[in-house]
Amino acid sequence: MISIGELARRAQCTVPTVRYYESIGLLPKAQRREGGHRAYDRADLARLNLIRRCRDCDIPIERIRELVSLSEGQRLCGETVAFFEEQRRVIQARIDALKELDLTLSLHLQSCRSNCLPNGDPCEIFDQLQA
Amino acid sequence: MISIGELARRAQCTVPTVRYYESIGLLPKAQRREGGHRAYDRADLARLNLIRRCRDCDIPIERIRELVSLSEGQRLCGETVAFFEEQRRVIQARIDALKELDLTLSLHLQSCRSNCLPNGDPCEIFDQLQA
DNA sequence: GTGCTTCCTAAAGTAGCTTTAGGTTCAAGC
DNA sequence: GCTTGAACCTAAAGCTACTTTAGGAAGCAC
Repeated sequence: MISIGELARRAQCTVPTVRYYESIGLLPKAQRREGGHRAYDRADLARLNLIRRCRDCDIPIERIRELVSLSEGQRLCGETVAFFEEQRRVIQARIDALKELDLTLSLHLQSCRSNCLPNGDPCEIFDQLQA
Repeated sequence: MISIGELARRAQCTVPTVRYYESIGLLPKAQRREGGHRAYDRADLARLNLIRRCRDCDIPIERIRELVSLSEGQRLCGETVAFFEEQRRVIQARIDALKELDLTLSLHLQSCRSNCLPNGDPCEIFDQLQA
């Protein structure tokens, strides 16, 4: 059995985050030592690892709840693969949106480079943004 | 002078969002009609447009505060361009992170495709995620 | 004057944590 | 046995950028 600090260290997250997951029921209620400190075993670490890996992939908590029950059920490939493929689509959509934003910003910058004059001339980026 | 609904429609945001911006001081306190309804002019629309364009580019509100004061000051190209270039760096970093996540997910999916057996075999994705 | 839409305020809810405040437990060193 | 410092505890508030809810009031068409 390991402490909450050790658990957090191994799963690469903070102690308050572990307590938070317990409070929302994403982790089961931890066992306690005599003094009241939480104590964890290998299974707890495995589950927290699963959660953190998913959060690193920006999978929302409610989705992870579904995944955790998948992982504790029959672990069917079909459902699991569908889950991750859906998540990839979400990420891809986000990448596309960000690329568009980047393009927009680069166009604004171009308008300054091509239209603004060197010395203290009011920058034209704003004229585009306020229209 | 136009109503808050009309303003929101033109700037492509919701009415509560406009009131929210006023409440945090990003928009100045609106003028009022006799009955108490807010009334806006062209300058208000320009400012809201500036704010929304930036939010569409995911620039945080506190950064937009700086930008608004830039836009109301001398509008120096140097400062303005630096502002937007910094923002592009932030967006680029986010794109890079998402691409890495996508790669991670695709590797997990590969492990299923290459290791899992067809019929009801427990999916191996979880073994990776829980390690 | 009777609806219907738009508007008003204030407060609470959202995600996913982090931070704060005020206290208890544990382990090491003397 | 005692002290000290780190790690732990709880509950509540704070964070971003809004959205939602509740309970009314104003404005406009018919």
